[in-house]
Amino acid sequence: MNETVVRKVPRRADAQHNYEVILVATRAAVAEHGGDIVLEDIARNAGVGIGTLYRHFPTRLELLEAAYLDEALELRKRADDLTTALAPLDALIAWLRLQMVFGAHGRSMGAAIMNAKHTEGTEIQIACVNMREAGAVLLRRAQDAGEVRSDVEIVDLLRLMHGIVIANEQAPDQSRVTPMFDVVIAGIRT
Amino acid sequence: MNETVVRKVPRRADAQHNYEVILVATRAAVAEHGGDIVLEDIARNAGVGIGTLYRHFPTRLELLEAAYLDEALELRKRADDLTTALAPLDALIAWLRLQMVFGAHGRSMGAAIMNAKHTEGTEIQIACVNMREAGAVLLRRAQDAGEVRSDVEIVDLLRLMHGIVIANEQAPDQSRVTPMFDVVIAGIRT
DNA sequence: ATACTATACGGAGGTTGCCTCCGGTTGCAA
DNA sequence: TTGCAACCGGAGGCAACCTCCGTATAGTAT
Repeated sequence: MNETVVRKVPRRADAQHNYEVILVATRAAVAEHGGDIVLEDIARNAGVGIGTLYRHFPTRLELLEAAYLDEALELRKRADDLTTALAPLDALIAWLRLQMVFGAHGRSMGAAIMNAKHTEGTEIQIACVNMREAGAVLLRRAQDAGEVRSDVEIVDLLRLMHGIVIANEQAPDQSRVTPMFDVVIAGIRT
Repeated sequence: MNETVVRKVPRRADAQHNYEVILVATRAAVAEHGGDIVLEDIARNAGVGIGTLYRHFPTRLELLEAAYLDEALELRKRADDLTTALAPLDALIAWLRLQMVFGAHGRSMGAAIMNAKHTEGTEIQIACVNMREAGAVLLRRAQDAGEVRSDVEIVDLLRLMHGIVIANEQAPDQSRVTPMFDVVIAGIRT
């Protein structure tokens, strides 16, 4: 994981290990049950006490944030890659579709976290800002190419993707996701 | 309220009264705290026991559904009114905007319920179907006038409105709602 | 090796909200 | 007035959350 980060007081080996084990268990739980995970189950699956879980992640949100850090990093990287791989509009579209895929996979909690504003300076907050920034570059590129309306902002698009995911979440039928996505894409073109 | 409906076995007077009082308390609570209401609080505010609440509304969902019945009826009526009052595209746009207003007011639970599929034959289910139907008429009218793409369905639009509302829900800044709405509208035009 | 201590562990238990169940109450028809 | 079906209310069992503190141990200093 990406917890090789420098810390003022380095963690003890056992603490570091537990931290990672908890994260693994969390990701597994989220992939299976979505955002409404039971913290005690996660602790048990990770083989640690509930107290240990709460010490590392005082808040449910902090736990989920940590679990999604990788996704934020990944999405940022994908944006960078797409910038050089595809034409402006195609790159933007591809990245937005990725946002939906990642969001849907994490049962929308991911999307919710990606769009949320976090306490300044957090690792995840920085990762999210970077991700948004990379997306903004894609957007601006398409706008400069004259293919996307200039009054659209990156947050609009992220929230729309997020909205599509959660609006379709409890629907057994996912077949309308693509049409909805197409509507949004058509709506941002010049 | 609209509980003057015929019942095979008419309710006793006290039961009918409690039913209505509970609904009033529920609407107040939802307007204030959104979907995450505390059922015991509602019962207390309504001046009834928790058991009484559960007898009338065995499920949290059923309670919320009942509380939103009025909105569904209202939205259906508005659709009918708009059909005769405005030009096809304008009418559709106005109605979609209403969907957002209603949804945002009810803290998005409303939108969630409106879009949800319910157990067949429920009063709210019928009301929702009627509302969707009325919206579909507006949409078809705009499509027949050649102003809206023919591959768009009414559920797409309802879900997109719903998505916009909840995606912006926790954002302190609601200023991006209109731009997002505009993107969608631009996206459905021919 | 040994001792020392800051760091970390774990789970018992208090709290809150959900929901069920049933003894007691009451509207209403006869 | 009486009888009873319909209804009321809240005690209590359960599930999940979160805190607190006595115990254990990794890492360091000697």
